[in-house]
Amino acid sequence: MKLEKEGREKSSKKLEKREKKKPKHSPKEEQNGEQIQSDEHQQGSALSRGLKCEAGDADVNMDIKVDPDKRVHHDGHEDSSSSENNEKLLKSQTKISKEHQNNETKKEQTADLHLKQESDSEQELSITPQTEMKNREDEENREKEEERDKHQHPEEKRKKQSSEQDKPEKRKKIKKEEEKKEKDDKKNKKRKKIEEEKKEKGDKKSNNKRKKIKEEEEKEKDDKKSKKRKKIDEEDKKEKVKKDKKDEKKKEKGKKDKNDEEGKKEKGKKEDKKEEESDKWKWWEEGKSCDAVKWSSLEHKGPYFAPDYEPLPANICFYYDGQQVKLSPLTEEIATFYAKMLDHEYTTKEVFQKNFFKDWRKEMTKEERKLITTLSKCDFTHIHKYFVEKAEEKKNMTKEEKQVLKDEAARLMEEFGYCLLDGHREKIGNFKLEPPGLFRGRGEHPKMGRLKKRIQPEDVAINCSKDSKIPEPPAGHKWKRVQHDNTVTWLASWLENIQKRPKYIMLNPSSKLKGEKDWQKYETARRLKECVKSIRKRYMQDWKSREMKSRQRGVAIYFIDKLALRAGNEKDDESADTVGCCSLRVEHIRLHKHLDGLDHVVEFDFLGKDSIRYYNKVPVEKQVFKNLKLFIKHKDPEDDLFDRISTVNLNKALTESMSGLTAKVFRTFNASTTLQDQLNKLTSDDGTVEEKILSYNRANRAVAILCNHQRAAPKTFEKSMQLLQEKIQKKKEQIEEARKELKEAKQVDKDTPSDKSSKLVEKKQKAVQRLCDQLKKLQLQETDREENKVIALGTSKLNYLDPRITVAWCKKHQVPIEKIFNKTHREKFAWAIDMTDESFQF
DNA sequence: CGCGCCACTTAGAAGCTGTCTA
DNA sequence: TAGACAGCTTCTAAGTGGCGCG
Repeated sequence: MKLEKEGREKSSKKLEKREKKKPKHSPKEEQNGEQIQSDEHQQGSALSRGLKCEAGDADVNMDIKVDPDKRVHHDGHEDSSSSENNEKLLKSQTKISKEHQNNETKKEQTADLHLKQESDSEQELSITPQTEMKNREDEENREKEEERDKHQHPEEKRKKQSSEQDKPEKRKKIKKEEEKKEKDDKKNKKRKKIEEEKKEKGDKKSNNKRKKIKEEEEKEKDDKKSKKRKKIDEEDKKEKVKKDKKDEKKKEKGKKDKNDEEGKKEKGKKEDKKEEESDKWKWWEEGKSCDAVKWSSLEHKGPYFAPDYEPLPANICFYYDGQQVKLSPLTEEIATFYAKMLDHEYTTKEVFQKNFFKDWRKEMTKEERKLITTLSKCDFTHIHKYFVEKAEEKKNMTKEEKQVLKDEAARLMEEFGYCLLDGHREKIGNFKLEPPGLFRGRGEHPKMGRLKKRIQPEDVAINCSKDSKIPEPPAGHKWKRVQHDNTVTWLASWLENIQKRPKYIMLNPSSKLKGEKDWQKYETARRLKECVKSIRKRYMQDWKSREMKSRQRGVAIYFIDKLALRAGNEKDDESADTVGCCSLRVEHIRLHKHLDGLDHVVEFDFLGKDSIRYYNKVPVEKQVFKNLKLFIKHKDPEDDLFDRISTVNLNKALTESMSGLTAKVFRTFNASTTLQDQLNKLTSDDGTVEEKILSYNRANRAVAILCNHQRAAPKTFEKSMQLLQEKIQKKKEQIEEARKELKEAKQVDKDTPSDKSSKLVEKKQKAVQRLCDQLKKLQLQETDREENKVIALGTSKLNYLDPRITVAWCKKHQVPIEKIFNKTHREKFAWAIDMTDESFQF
């Protein structure tokens, strides 16, 4: 009763916000709602690519979209290949749900206890079951731990070692002590900061903190620095020598014959690789550096500015109302942005047109503004045609011309693409500033079509070390500011004019700075693996809490854990209406007591990040179902489902359960766990490399489905699929033929046995075998491609799957790593490739 | 506590390129 | 030998989450 009342008295602030949102959003929300609903009726509520999906795509989507626990098909229709696949998925993923269920019984027992203790503070409650669990798990985990320790991040190791030396009973105390210490440290730091800030009023606040840290660091590192400088000099020399060597090699290569080249290319590549490897900085072999200080020296050339606008040739004109109009350069430039996009769907959207026209008019001269008042009277087609022709020309360039462009790009890369960080040459991720253009938001973005202005040096802040060569701004210009903040990783930043968000120039994922962080991320996920049981137990207890907030949090964490939903931060109205877990609204779920033979099914339907539609039907525990019913009681469709919680307090609760734990860790954890489980399950030792790769892709796909990573079906999908099928048919016919020939040869051999005839039989047999192998390969390719139609494997591979799982798998099953990781992957995951042996388990 | 700012990660689309095939 | 296409790279939007402040 009390809960219901609470439910009705929804926290006013969130509601107020929504109320404010309502008028602005209502037309759009209605639109979305309508579309989704009609989709459902017509297509059996297919998972479509947001609202972009065409009706024809729906079937396939339906088959692929499966609930990670017990994936339900929306209309019972499935094709054989994917159903088989889904079964496999299902099996693997029931593991998670089994754990949930196991806990369910335990939960019942502990729930009573929980309620009895309700008068106690929430904190204490949370600690008791947790430590209990820990005790039980300790024994089991210890062995695993030892094994895993080999692979651990030094930082993590350190943390662990300190906590592990103690007996479980003492943990609580020590934990508290640690917390105290941490708090004290923080307090002290804060005090110092405040004092310093008072001293140096003129300076910016954050800079003080950073300066302080830097100064301390610098003192410590004085010795190191001088060494480093020497090192840098040495390395520079080395680099030069190596570059020269490489150039020579390239020249040599060029001289040789084609055939010769083919053979030597491989060798050359290998040599290059070796060289690069020895070149590369194995930062992971060094100890972990300080968390707050990201570098001690940083030098770079600054960003590369977009080339100036080249006015259109005199014969290419813009027409207004049938009249030829010569535009001023800026107006013309903006017109070309629109003209270039003319055959894109964007330009048909009203919002896009409106935003574009408004911003365009702002930049026009007075006369232009007076003349050009209606977009529909503007004729960009001549300009459009010009660019199409230009693109065609570019395509038809000779090899030499193309080479010139390539060389130029390489030169740019060489000049601007690298920085010197702590004496090591590191690749920059995005050294080119974003050129001006029209903003292309994702989904129904209210700002689509707005003008993204050209970035001027005066907009750009530079970050580098004090004693480094400070990058030169373009002639006649100044930087917005130059700072020397070594607590951040960016080299340059500017404020983008549409959303007013900062943008940065940062390092490439292959760099130490990014790599170390990545490694740490996976270590955190592995730590979660250790305590996920107790966390699950805890949130299950929360489902029965007397406090609405705890119940909501319990259910939310359950969704995040089970469905790998994103946290769902609050968003402003000035972006597309997308949600994550905490921002789910009542309208995004539907409750079915029974559905397709299952009990307590929750139907999710919402737009997530990048306006990608999440559609899923999930059977949930009875208690969750009851809670959801409670949460939606007396609420409007556009009210928040979880009105009592936010990502901030959800994450706070998670961090209390495990240091460093936030909602997003669950995605990494669940993704990597799924991959590991699936690989263990799907890989057979006696398969061919191709079959193993298919298994890997299947495992990868299971993860992509879990994380809802989608892509638009390739435009030429149907066609290329048909082609492949024809090929398979042909191969089958060839096999038939070869078999006939084999039979004949056998007959001949039988009738008139001879050396020659028996050899012929052997030969024919081999031919049949070869063709069969080829057929198998093609068929594997077919399945793989079909299953990948709307699923994007790349995102999970790059961001969620601990690369060490893959490396270990490759080593164990003798699959060359190049078959799974392309060059970019190998560069990004160099640390994992180098350090992992085949015994690694996530 | 809630807000705004900031820094960093994650994401799909677009663009590009090298390879295969007719 | 062009042209189709798949896979890779580049681009930049859109998330997450920490921190400081009032």
